[in-house]
Amino acid sequence: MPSMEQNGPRNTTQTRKQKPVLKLSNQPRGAADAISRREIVKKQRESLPIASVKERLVQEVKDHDVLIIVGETGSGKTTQLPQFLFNAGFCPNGKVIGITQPRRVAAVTVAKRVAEECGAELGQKVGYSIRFDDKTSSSTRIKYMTDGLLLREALLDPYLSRYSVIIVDEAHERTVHTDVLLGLLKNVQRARLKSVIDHAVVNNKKASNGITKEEEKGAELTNFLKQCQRKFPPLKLIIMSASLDARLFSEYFGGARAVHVEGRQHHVDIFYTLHAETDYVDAALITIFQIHLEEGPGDILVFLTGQEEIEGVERLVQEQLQKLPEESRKLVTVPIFSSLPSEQQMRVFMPAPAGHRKVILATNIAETSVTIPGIKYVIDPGFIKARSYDPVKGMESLIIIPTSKAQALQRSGRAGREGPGKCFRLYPESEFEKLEDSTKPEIKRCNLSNVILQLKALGVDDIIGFDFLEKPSRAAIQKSLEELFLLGALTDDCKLSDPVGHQMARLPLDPIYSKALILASQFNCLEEMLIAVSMLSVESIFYNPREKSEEAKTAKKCFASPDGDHLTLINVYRAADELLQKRRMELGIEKNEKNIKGKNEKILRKWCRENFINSRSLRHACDIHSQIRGHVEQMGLPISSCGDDTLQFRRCLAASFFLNAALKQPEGTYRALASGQVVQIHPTSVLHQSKVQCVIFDELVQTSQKYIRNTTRIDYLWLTELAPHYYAMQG
DNA sequence: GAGCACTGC
Repeated sequence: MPSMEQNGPRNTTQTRKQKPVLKLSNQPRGAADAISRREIVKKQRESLPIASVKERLVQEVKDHDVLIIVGETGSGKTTQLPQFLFNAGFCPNGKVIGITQPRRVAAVTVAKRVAEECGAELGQKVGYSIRFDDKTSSSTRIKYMTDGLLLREALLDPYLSRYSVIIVDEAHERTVHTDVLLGLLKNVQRARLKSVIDHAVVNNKKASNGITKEEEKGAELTNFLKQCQRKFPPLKLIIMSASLDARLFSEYFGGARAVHVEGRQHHVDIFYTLHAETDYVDAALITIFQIHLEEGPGDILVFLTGQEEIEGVERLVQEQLQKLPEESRKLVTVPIFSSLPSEQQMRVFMPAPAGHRKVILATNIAETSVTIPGIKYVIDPGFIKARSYDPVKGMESLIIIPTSKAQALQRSGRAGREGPGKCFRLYPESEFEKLEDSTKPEIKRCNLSNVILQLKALGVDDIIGFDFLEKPSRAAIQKSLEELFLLGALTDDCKLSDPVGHQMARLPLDPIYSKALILASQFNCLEEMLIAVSMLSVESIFYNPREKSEEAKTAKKCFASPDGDHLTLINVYRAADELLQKRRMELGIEKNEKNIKGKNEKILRKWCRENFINSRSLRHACDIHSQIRGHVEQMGLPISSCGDDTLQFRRCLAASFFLNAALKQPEGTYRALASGQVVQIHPTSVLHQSKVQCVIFDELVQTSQKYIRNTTRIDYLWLTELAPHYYAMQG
């Protein structure tokens, strides 16, 4: 979100001296701005579509324990409803209204906005809580958070007793977390209601044993019920969705009441092609130039499937541009996808040079995660790259599939945020009708090991019988149960094992990484394993731009370990750590902590740039590292290092990743031992073409081929020695 | 010698 500051003049050479002067001269105007801003905020709030149905909505929540709200974009439901409920007294006795979001940025930005609207400091009445960043206090009553975080909270407080209301926002996105949360909340609601009734029955019995008169008994019961409800009120549940189909949610909650709140979007004209296109990249290119040459001003947003496609289109646009007359060349291309370094991602927010039109070439990052201002035209070829999971092969694949209707609507909506817009769908209207209504929920296309471990830890023993909004396939559930059993997290009768299963559930990691950590304390290499799993838990650490591919390769060689990628990643982490340690020594003790942090951040970013390392990923890995280290310390696992004896570390990898082992075959390919598939070591691995006999790998992904990624050399014999329960069984 | 959308604990 561009702040007001950014609109002001920018002067990078500004000296320290100048700053206070600027600040002083701004102060009187700043105060006036604050007042007028408050007025503007108030007016904006009152003009939101949801404002006109405030009383009705509050009444609906009072009348129903579950309410489905279908609110179109721009209705104001996310920011306003929690405030309505707070003002209507839904936070008795310090209880909290919790609002979950699938994404971190959304939780943060909405909380900031609502705090401003309330005239409260962030973290007081209104706050947010996301992983690594908690801005709440004991006085927080409206709390925005990620859905994953609420799931974690449920592990510590199964009744979610702090909350009087929970609002699940963006439920139509159907992330794994949202789906699991809905099932959990349904149970919590039932359990809380039951606890109130149980208390009442017990009390009633007590009362009957006494000699009190019937009326007194009645009065006592009512009184007790009131007390119970004050201590433990029933949980109000609100599901908010942007999808037009509320039926699924309503039916899931036993025919729950659904209401519709109007949105406010500008009109977007939709155009289709007459015939199906054979090459959507080519069609997109033609459409870009049609808009550029024939339509009025306004930026263009093109949805493509991946980095390669984006880079390809970017080159083609540049080529075509050269063929145009000078005056028509005022077009700039800006790519955006998740693995792009943040500085380059920021380019989408910068306005095009005067008189120029901006073409943003984006993945579905621009569908929900990033909102780009100034878009008037959307080009939607109708495809998306999606992850799918084959439970039988235990393999993920990335495939290009058509979007759903809901996604197509979401994409076209991006053209109507600031004014009327146009959306060009590069397929015939008849094709639109054939699209699925909504995207297949993630829970039906992912590995369930983590979900199952969580549910087990929450006391749900019968996973197949769990009341999922939409049930994953039995095969997928069985596969993950089997994996958890083989990792030692489950007992023979499918209960969480003690202590291993409980420890694994406590760690916010993939189960296999958690297992590796637990074993590492026995192999005396927990320090190394903490770094390895932190680095494996983030997006690619190495950044490899096409135009500097050779340089990037050379840079990576400095960190490469002949033993494999895990040790290579550890080398990167330690090199960065040493850099910061050295800095700390140089600086000594400086008064201003914040200052040091900022400087270190800058130095680290520079180092990352020089070494072709994605600084965002590295930062993320550091955060995970310190969080996990804390958990591990609390569990009392001894943290020690194997030093230069990497044999211990590799043996530990073999003991924990034994399900992911691959053996070299005569013709040079590898055979994954668990599934028998023929695979290859990914070209980005340091062991690519190294001809080692046996490796363990982090993941098996099918793209153009079946690849194993992040591999480490092990001795084949270690498998039968360290995982006899699996390899002896296999014969 | 390939290329990987996006979230999240």
